[in-house]
Amino acid sequence: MERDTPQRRAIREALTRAGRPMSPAEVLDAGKALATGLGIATVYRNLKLLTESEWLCSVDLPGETTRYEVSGKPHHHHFLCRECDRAFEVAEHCPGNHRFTAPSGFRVEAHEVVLYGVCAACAD
Amino acid sequence: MERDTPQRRAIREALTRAGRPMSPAEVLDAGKALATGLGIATVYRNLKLLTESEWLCSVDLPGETTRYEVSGKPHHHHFLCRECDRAFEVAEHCPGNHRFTAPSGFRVEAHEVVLYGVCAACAD
DNA sequence: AGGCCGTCGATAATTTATTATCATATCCCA
DNA sequence: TGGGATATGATAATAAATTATCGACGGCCT
Repeated sequence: MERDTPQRRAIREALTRAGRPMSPAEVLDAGKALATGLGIATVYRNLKLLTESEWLCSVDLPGETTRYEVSGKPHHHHFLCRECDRAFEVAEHCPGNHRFTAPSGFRVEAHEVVLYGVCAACAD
Repeated sequence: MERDTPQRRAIREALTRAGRPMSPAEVLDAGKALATGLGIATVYRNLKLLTESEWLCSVDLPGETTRYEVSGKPHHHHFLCRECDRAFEVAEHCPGNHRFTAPSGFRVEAHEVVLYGVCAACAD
């Protein structure tokens, strides 16, 4: 049975407040402000639990460590800032799978779009 | 100075023949048929050299190890088969960076599109 | 309030990808 | 063709992310 602990609350709060996909290290940093003494093992444990219970979902970006974001958002993609290395959600107008053509005989079932650039905070 | 060795030839030949991005392990497998005794260290060494000399370029896909493909191809994206885990090139009609909208203040400088599904060989 | 058992933090261990080491082999110019 | 610099293969070492371990703590049911 799952208990309600300050650490678990802090991790969920950090992810909710950020509103963007966070790496375990980012969750640790943000979570420490909400639960002093928070450890990285606890972060990993809870990210795993929260993902298994589908409260979180994992976000893989090319060449980056896995991030986690709160589940239930509508279809969207991600933006990675090359300055601060933070990921953001972009609710872009998406043409859908059928608009992406692949060679004949290939069946396209999903797609990912990743945008790269400079985020608002880093752009001066 | 760079020498011409059977191993290096085999690695280039394997990548050229495949015509798709290959992982170091894939290059090793394919290269062994062209140069018996080929070792993984040699594969890594040459992938690095060939990338530095821009004969190859690296391809990162979410959650996957880095692949390498022959340089010089026109703008394109990639398809990853969830059955055989092989990556393919897709010369898709691409709307360009300006068509991907990001939040105000964000500057989009590049993008990646990754398609997922089942390749022709795996689709029966 | 008592106590069970889930949870915590520190850290060791593991996993996977990649690079370094080193003795041996070989390419290529003189 | 001689020889030295470069390349190779086996394997050890490294790097980075994640998971396991373990003694102590503390939520929560009774």
